[in-house]
Amino acid sequence: MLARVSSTPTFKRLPRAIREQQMLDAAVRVFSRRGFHAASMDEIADDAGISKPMVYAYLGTKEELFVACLHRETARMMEAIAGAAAPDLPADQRLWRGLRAFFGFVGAHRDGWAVLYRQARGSQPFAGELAAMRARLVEVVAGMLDHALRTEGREVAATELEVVAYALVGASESLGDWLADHPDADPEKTATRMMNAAWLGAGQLLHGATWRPPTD
Amino acid sequence: MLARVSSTPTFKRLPRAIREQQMLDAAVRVFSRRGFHAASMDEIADDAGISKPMVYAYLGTKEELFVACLHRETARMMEAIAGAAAPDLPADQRLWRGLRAFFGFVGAHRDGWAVLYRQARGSQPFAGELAAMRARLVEVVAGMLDHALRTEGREVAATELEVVAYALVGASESLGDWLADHPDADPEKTATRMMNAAWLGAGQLLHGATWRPPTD
DNA sequence: GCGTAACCTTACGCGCGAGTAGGTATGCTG
DNA sequence: CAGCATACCTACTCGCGCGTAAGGTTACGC
Repeated sequence: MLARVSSTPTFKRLPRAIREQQMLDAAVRVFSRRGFHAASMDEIADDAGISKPMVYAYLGTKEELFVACLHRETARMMEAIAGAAAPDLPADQRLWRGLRAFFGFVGAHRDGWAVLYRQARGSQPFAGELAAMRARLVEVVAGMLDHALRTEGREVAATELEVVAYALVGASESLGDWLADHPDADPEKTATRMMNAAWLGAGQLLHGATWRPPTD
Repeated sequence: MLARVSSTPTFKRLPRAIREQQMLDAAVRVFSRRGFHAASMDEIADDAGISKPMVYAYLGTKEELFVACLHRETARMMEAIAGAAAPDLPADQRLWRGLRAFFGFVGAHRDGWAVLYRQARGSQPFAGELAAMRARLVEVVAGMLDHALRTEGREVAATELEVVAYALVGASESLGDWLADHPDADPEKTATRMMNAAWLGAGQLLHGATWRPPTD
């Protein structure tokens, strides 16, 4: 029989939509700092300021909850990037804005990123989700490169393009990961650095320069 | 009172050193296909063809076992790379050989790589180990770049170098990860592609070319 | 003001898997 | 061939954490 005279407004009954978001927020926090398996539903519920059965009622089992987190964070990130890199801009502008949006997102949602990038990787059930997102990104980047090439009259095999795109995306992810661990680092600056390496490297490649392995 | 008339030679009593290696082999396999938490000590013991208490006796608790795997695989990989990229070679040679060794290692030890790269990332206790390895790699690469620069009379801030090195390592890791999932892909070819992107991009940077963000 | 639906709780069942107790067989040393 | 160490086993304990059953309370329509 607790005296519920607490003044915190977070105590009232809240509609489902809001509670779900709170739960997802809490889940992302807990998953990111504990990892999927080490995270307990009790802790998530506690962190969300609600009891466990509510979590089950609204968002289902632990796996389903994690997938829900993945989806939300993925959607947010893709939206941020897609919104920044408008298709009608010139290639370098698109790349630059995309990178800036990406690093901005990671800087602002460090734990969301940790869930996406670090946790989802290991376990089969979720790796697919992540891979799908990455595939979309790679596709976009490859398309961007391809477009840039065609307007200059050059053409490169699709596989080749894809690998370059993959390397770019991978490098960005790694740098994003680094950013997530360095709270004092500046997302904008990181984006600039990445852009430098990417654009210059890609530019060379696109203009037909190659490095040949020695015949040792 | 089983009739142990089996003819399999894997049934004899074996010295500790050998059993430990078998256990580590099994552990790497199981960890890589299940993930750390989903892997059970029973399955590892079973896969190693021995009973659980032996695993505990020789390699300790589950965490200790995982760390042992990490150490072995890390050591093998660093050894492969260091052995290939002799310090007295010219910079592009070192980079090329290092990359080739790296992708060769990943191609040949796909599940070892999966343990290192995918599992260790998420959970705090192990992330440190991984980070340490990556830090060594980054340091080496940064040193390589720095050396290349100095012999050409140029000089770049350490932070700047480190970020470039980090991007290179990250891109390689991502491509390695891609390689691990594509058994039909050729490590050598992947290494060549990575080298192209890396060397051309780095080359540009090192010669002072930069891309400047527009003032939008 | 009363039913009914949405919100929310406490308190449990129960399986799975880490880690251990205690004992057996085999080889090596004197 | 005693004695001791090393290799090896079966069979348990026990806690943790997912998921649920069963019930209480606030709001809202009528």
